[in-house]
Amino acid sequence: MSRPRAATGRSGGSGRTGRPPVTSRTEILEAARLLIDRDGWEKLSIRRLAAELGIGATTLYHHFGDKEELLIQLLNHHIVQMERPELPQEPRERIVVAALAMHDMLIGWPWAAEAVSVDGFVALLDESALWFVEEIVAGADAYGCTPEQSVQLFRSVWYYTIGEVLVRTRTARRWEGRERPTFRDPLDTARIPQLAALSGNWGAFAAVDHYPQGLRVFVDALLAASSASAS
Amino acid sequence: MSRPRAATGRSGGSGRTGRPPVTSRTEILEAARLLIDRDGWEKLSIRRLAAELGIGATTLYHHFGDKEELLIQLLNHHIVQMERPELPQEPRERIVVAALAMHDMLIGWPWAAEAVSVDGFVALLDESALWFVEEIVAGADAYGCTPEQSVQLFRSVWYYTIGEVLVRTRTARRWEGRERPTFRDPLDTARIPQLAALSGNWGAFAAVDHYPQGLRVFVDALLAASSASAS
DNA sequence: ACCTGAACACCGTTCAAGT
DNA sequence: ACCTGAACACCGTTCAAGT
Repeated sequence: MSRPRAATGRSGGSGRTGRPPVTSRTEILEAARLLIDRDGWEKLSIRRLAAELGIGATTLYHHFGDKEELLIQLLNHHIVQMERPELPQEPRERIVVAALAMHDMLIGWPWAAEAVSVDGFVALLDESALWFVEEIVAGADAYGCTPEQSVQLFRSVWYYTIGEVLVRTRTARRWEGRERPTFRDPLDTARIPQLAALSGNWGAFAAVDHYPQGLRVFVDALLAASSASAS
Repeated sequence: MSRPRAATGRSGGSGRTGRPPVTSRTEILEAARLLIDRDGWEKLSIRRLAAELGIGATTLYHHFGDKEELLIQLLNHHIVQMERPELPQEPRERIVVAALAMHDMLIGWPWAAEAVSVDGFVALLDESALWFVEEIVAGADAYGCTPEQSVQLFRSVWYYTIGEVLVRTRTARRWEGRERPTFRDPLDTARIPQLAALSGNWGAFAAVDHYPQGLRVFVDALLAASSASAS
């Protein structure tokens, strides 16, 4: 894999640099994306990425403090290119649609879910990447929530969403190939009667994508709880 | 799929084995727990655990197929020793209390959260470790949910819970030492007005443990949605 | 100034051998 | 039968050099 380093970036049309320019931040992020799309995101490592670019692994540390920072930059870089959905005016629907968009993005970019499943991630993202947070908070505000209620609404929706995404992507990664296990049977009908009765159907129920329904129920209820406490 | 063979176990008080017994499954799990409590769970590795026990790393593969299986066994081993909370009769409260217990357990055992954040984890746990799943489903059933509604209720609560736990423990791990970042200021009041207005308070709001409130709101609403669709 | 190889300190897992 | 060291195929990160 001794790729020669990619020559000039897409420099406008003006003068050439005398010697091959250093690998740019953009080139690195594009290469990372390529690597992820080709080999899967769990294959993205500093060393592999460097090899892909034909540079030394250590050189990457001139552009990013550590791997986590690379992931954050990658997310910022690609989130702005994402198509923003048309958002309805009605506050409740606005929140739901923004959350669904956020969810879809995370399902498509499991690496982003890992980078961002940490409190305070909002402080790490570029402003242009924060539009879905903004929209959800704005929806809550428009509905009549206090600032604190709006933040707590966002956090609740966020935990539900990131939990669903992390479980889903890990489920897919584990049991690649192997079939998903069902219950160890027979279950003890005396100790866990409900689960014993359900055991045959659990798998089928769990295969249903119930995220959107749960989201709507949750958002509705969080908004209702806010206005209840206001009165 | 070489099932781990059962080792000697703790021989009662009867005859000694001639030579030191092989390391038993129980000894391994206790040592793992010790290691986690002493050095933190991210320090638990097959190699370290083997070193702790004074045996070769490869020997552990006689007891566990892989590291994930070790984590599952560890969870099964310790969850049965957990004190089960007194659960109220009333279905709604029963669900909430069981979920809170589940949440507290996961907060205390972050390694368990990692092992269990995968669909189908219920199939991996011992029956005695499934009591909180059973109780939540039983509560939903007692309330009048259909089997499918009960499973979806559990899943929704589960995603919310595991999301909160994973974010919380990762937040703690990252920013050990360093202080948690606040927003990069000043935020653009034109593009993200809500966040700009909130930026000073976000950190304080996010520091509040809002999980129990969110949980109650969610459970209430999920139950209400079930009975609404039944009529 | 910019980039590097070599090294450090680890991983999980496999497998041909030893006792 | 049970256990092992050595090896494989990797990691992220640091740092004293090189050009």
